[in-house]
Amino acid sequence: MAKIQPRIYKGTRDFLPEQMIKRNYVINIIKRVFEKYGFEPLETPTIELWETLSGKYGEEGDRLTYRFTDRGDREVGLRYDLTVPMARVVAMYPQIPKPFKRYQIQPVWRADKPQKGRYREFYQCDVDIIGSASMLADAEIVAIIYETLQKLGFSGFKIRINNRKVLSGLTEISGAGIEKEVEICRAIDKFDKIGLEGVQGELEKRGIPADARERILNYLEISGSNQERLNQLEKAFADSEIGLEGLAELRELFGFLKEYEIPDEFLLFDLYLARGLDYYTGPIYETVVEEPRIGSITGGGRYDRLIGLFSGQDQPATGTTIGLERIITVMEELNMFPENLRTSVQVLVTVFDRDSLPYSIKIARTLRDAGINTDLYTGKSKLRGQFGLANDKGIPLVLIAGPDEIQNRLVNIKDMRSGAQQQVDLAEMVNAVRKLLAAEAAG
RNA sequence: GUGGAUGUAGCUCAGUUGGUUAGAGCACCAGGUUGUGGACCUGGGGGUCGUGGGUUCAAGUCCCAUCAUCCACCCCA
Repeated sequence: MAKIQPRIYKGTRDFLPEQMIKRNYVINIIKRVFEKYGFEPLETPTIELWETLSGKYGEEGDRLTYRFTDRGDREVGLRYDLTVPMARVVAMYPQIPKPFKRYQIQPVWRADKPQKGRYREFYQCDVDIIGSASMLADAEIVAIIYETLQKLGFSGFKIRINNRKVLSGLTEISGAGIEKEVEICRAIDKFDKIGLEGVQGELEKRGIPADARERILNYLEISGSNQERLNQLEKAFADSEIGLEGLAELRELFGFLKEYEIPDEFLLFDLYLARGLDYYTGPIYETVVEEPRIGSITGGGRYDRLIGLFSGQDQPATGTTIGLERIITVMEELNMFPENLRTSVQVLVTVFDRDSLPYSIKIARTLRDAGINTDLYTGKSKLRGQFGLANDKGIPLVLIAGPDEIQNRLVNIKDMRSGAQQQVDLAEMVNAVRKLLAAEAAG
């Protein structure tokens, strides 16, 4: 048989056990927070009909969506995010009680060129509230972002918050024409990278007239605390109904966030935040970490008209994506994972020889019945090799039972970290192992 | 999709103006240690120098093409 070169499709990855353990660690923390806030799980198919996906993400999004025809010539695609499939679900099952709080952790696919922290297949963790127009729903989302990142051990991050209506207001009073809003947003969004002068240049390139440019830049330059900037914009937006509406929403949102007692230093009203997706209609949010510079680790906002595309009837909705891949990248770079996260195996039961095998099986069964993650050695190496395996995998405890122990109903427990070894009665084994594991976890 | 850089052992890399048989560290395997890992010592396996073509007496080294990877832009998690 001809050997096939083992290769992997660009932008995709295998997750070996050591990585999976880290990923599960992160996912479990995220899930716990989501459920603590009253969100319930949802999953949707990998493949959707093309009509479900197309036109929801803007022109660029369409281009980056994997698309093909099945054997019956039906146009289908791989999901590009979790929000649109969820909107389809909500429209299909109107009986779901509202407000509907769902979370969803699944891979999505983008036909993008891979880069650092950017893949063609990657996981997203979404939380959304459907059926509430209240800013309280948005506050819940921001609060969940804050708590999730805290629980994961992040300390240096900022949740940037803006409102699409404020950007509409900005466009309106600039006099550039409301149809230029997307162009203006794109230009503004680049501020972080290119600075105010760069934004000026971008606006010019995108055909925004000089007087409109000047007005936009004027407002962008407004400085001060979150409150002060909201106040100043309120005056400037006197002639823009939509702009004022957006500011009022932000005021209410920040008011709620005060009740959640999220420290001010984590929240930033940021006029420069625009976000690319077309479907946002109200508050929008995004989280950035100070280092390493990797782009945003969460992103979301309110999208009150998306569900209407499927049901014919608009349904207020808001939510965020927590970017699992980037979070893991950052946590790895900042060494934020606990030390003893290399394996889920807690004990390796060695096998001395063929005659001692029944005794080893008995030991393993006893430990497993006690709920301890136990590997029983099934290979052909001598003790030396078995210890090597435990060492390579980072298994904390190794149990040894040879002829001497068997005769006296004893077992040897070796703590691989300290190198210390103790001999205990078989009846005491589970307790002794638990004790050592607890000490391990604490240390 | 556009622009730039880089490809030598499983990994990180060295390799002189082109000149014998391409090296190191780590990792791996075996032994020292027939009841015990990590440290140490000894030995060992492993490379069509990304691939294809060209120049040359001679190419890891120079040229062309191609593929792959990385970086930036675009967009985004």
